[in-house]
Amino acid sequence: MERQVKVRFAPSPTGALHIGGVRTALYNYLFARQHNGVMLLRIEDTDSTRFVPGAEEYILEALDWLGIEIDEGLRLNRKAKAEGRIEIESVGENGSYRQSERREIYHIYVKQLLDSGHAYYAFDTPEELEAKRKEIPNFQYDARTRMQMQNSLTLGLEESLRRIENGEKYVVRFKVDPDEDVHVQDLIRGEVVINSNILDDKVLYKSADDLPTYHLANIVDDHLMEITHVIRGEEWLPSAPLHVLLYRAFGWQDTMPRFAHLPLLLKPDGNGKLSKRDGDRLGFPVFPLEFHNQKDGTVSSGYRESGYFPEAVINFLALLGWHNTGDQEIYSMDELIEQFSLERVSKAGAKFDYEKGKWFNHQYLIQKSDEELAELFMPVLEKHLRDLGVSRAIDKTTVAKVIGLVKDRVNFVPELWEQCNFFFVAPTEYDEKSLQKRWKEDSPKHMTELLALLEKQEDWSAEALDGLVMPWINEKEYGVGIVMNAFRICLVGAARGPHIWAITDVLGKEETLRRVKTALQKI
RNA sequence: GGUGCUAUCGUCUAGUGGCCUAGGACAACGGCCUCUCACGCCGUAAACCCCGGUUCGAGUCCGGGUAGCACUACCA
Repeated sequence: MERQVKVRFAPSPTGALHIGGVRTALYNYLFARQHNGVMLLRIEDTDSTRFVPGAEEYILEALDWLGIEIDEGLRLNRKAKAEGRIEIESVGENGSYRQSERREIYHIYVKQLLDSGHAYYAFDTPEELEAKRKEIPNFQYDARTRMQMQNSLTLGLEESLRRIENGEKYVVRFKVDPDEDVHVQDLIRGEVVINSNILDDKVLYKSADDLPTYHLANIVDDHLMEITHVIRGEEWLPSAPLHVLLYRAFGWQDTMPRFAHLPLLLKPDGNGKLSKRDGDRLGFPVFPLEFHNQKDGTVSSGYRESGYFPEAVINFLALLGWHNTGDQEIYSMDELIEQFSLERVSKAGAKFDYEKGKWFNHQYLIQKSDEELAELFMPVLEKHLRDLGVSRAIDKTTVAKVIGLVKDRVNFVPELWEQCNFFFVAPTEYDEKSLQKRWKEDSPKHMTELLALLEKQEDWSAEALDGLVMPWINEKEYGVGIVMNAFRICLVGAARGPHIWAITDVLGKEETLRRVKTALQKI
């Protein structure tokens, strides 16, 4: 029987959600939606020492911002969200979706493995193992070495249980049989074969914190939660054979999920996996949202705070490792859901190209209406004006109009300020380079004459002004470029900006004349 | 060191034996447009890791090198 597709995203709450993790979540989501399946979110907090407060909320909020919806497990409560609160809810029939709250379940399965002889107790302390690794190069806890260690295989079950009774700390290790080729079928890479000799007897459970390790918890939960496809990063490929062995030891091979190991996101320069540090070093975010780490006090920048649109981040990330046939680059979430396929995920790692990310954002920005952008830009604009001590009510229609004139020059909403500040604030100084190049000896004379001409002008429309000024320039033979550029410097403070009549239109007669007068005095 | 994965312009990639004198996009550079700066448009430069084999024919299939990456924890 064909089971309903069910995938999971299972992050650890050890800090902000890395952009690579976001892509993993995205691919899982696209796959689930395409197959009318279920997207589950589970928190893998089996390492109590690495827990970071707030990380769970962060992960859920980030996915919510990006439009990656969760069907089962942990997610943001919509009603609370609408009211501006962050509240986590748990949806589904599989008990808790936090592994730290599933201890009793893991106990049952650890015992099952112990009873069936697939696992054993081990008492070697971390220090002893550390010493062993120093002493013997390439030491590995496996079939070759386990009979020389402190465990229930060498000590006997009775003695082992006695030690446990006495409160001695122990772990449970998986007993890997040697000399066997383990086959893993990967949806992206095909068949991968690894000999069990290179696998070690992985720790499945640690009594110190009464928690399983990733490997055990992961397999048990995926089985219990009826996961059909495990889509995760390539760093898990080497341990996939171990997972196959675990499914087999439990007798679950018939419902074992299909695996797909995603290529890694690499550093933009040099080599290696993209890391948190690269963001700081190269000056771009590696996290979706800004994160204030309560544990170490660090603050990491986020895509949202940098002015990115969630759909741009999604589009950018989707194409980092996946590409359809053909040349299409702009994809909506719906298009991605329709066209995504694991078969077309590339096998090689992708270097993270931040410049291209900016371009994606630009594409989405110019697609948005001026009104929509004005809505987003208003707070930015108001803050800048406040900082400059300007307390003037700004008309949103004007803002939208101005944005329409300059939006194709920017990648991000906050950048609009540099492109349009002169519409709202008169220049207080004049760009030296522009002055050198465009402010000629005759410019004061030209501006004085232009001022007189404009003062008499009633109709302030672009057409009227053009019809007035151009013939005058031509008649006097001043040269269009010379007059217009000087005029522009008066209004803008530099040789840049949209068409001059678009500027005078927004400024209005009074402000235009005032700026020319000011320039005449100051330059 | 061991094991595994991977390999097309600087980067993301298209390419599934003849459509490839290898296509698109970002970035770079040049030109056009123009009152400026941008946008836009047009163009330039830029790649099949190496060596063998299979084949009439290989970027595409096979083998071997090489390089890069990942893993090698009582982390995930």
